Amino acid sequence: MQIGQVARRCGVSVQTVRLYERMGLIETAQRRESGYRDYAGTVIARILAIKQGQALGFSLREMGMFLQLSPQTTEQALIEQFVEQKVQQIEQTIQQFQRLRLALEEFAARSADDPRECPVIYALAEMACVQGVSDA
Amino acid sequence: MQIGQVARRCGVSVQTVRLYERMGLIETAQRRESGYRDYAGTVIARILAIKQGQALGFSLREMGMFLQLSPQTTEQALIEQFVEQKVQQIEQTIQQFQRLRLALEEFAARSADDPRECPVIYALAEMACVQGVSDA
DNA sequence: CTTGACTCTATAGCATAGTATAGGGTTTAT
DNA sequence: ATAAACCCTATACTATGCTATAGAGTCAAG
Repeated sequence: MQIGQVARRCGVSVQTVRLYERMGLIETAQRRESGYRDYAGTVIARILAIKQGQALGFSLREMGMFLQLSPQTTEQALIEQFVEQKVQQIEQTIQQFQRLRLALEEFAARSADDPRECPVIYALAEMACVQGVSDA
Repeated sequence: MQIGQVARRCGVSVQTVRLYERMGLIETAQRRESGYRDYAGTVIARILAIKQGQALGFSLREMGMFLQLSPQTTEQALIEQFVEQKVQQIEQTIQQFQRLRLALEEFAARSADDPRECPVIYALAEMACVQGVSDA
């Protein structure tokens, strides 16, 4: 498969595919005599996996590290632990968002004659200040 | 307050404070005759709010936009809508993480003699491919 | 056998969010 | 009055993940 076809099927640019290859995130493509890259179909799933991983907040570097692991290694548990940690991080984030939403609703209830700043900033400041500022 | 004190109290570098000022994210500080910046205490909450916002995935540009809004504007609803959207995004993300965790557990159950790649990649590929690849 | 669509390498540039450095002036304490 | 700790500007550099461009070669259809 030519690089353009791979790119189209993955919804990325050809430069991105070349970049991923240079970074060792996907296999080094076979070459024709012309020098054209010739990819196996399996590369598609790989790139989509990378994109999916990115969407979940993994960096390309992290994806690269995952790729170097095999199911045989003892790192299996380590990976799960890592993902578990990410899950918890994101669960915490969603809690904070819910707090933010709450603060916004509270703010909305009294905003008519309140000269304070933008509710988002105000809410975030409150959230931060709860644990934030101490040393005077 | 001098810039160094502000920085220490917010847990950021003085360069960061200057950067935020240049970007219009915080007030333009008063200056002494010496040229030293002299901040009002309110800047602390502002910076902490920005940091909190970043932790929730807002960019500095977005924080800047929030700062330009006031509670009097009709944009109030718009902001809440925006935050609501972010909440939904993140709820979706957490669902995907849960899928990932599930896939990893499934994988763990049969990994002993399975020659497939790293479970994370494998799981992500499956997640992506479900809706992904179509055109042959 | 030429045209258009594709490919190649190499290099440079963009946005984001900073960090680092150079070369200078200021404040405070001793 | 001098050293330490602070501040100033300006510029350049970092990392991440791309995108754009130049200048060249390749491939398939008509």
